[in-house]
Amino acid sequence: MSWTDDRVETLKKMWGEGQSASQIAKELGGVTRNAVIGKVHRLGLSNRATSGGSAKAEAKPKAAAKAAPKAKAEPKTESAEPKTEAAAPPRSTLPARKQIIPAGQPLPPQPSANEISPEALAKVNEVEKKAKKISLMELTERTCKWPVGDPATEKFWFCGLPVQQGKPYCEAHVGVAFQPMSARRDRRR
DNA sequence: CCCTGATTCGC
DNA sequence: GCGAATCAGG
Repeated sequence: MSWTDDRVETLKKMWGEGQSASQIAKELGGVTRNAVIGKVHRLGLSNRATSGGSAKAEAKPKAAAKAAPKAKAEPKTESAEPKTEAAAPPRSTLPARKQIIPAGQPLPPQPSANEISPEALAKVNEVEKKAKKISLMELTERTCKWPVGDPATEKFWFCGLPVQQGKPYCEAHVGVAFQPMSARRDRRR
């Protein structure tokens, strides 16, 4: 893949929007985030809204001089994002009697938990199929802490999929936990 | 461990 | 110019 004018445009646009290099790379396809970052620098675009991960304008006096003699290739297998449409409201209800989620992360005031976008629910439903189904003890900072099932039962587990960085849940569950302000249409009451 | 961008340097 | 390897940090 080469940096066609078109691709560069997308790059500029996304970078400007604060998208991460990896996201941009994924979008463009055929390139790694390193490629994106490298291009960004060459283009002169550099710092921007330092969002998300990090941004160090720090100058590293010492860094390399070891251009790897390793002939290691990265199998960048492009994976499309399957948009699965399913429907079946999962009842991941956590009894109020006990607080099981180890709160280590901010649990924002969950709005109306009753009005969740069908899409989000569908996504969750889908995700729960491939969930790791881990136990409480297996929870780590990087595992989705979304509870599934009844804690009083043995059919209870935590999603366990990789969390969305900075969030307590995986992407799908973040979707239902943190409803976008935009999706809050009232349901006529 | 996941992620982020920054830098170097062989190609 | 390109980008993998590597670094540095959250």
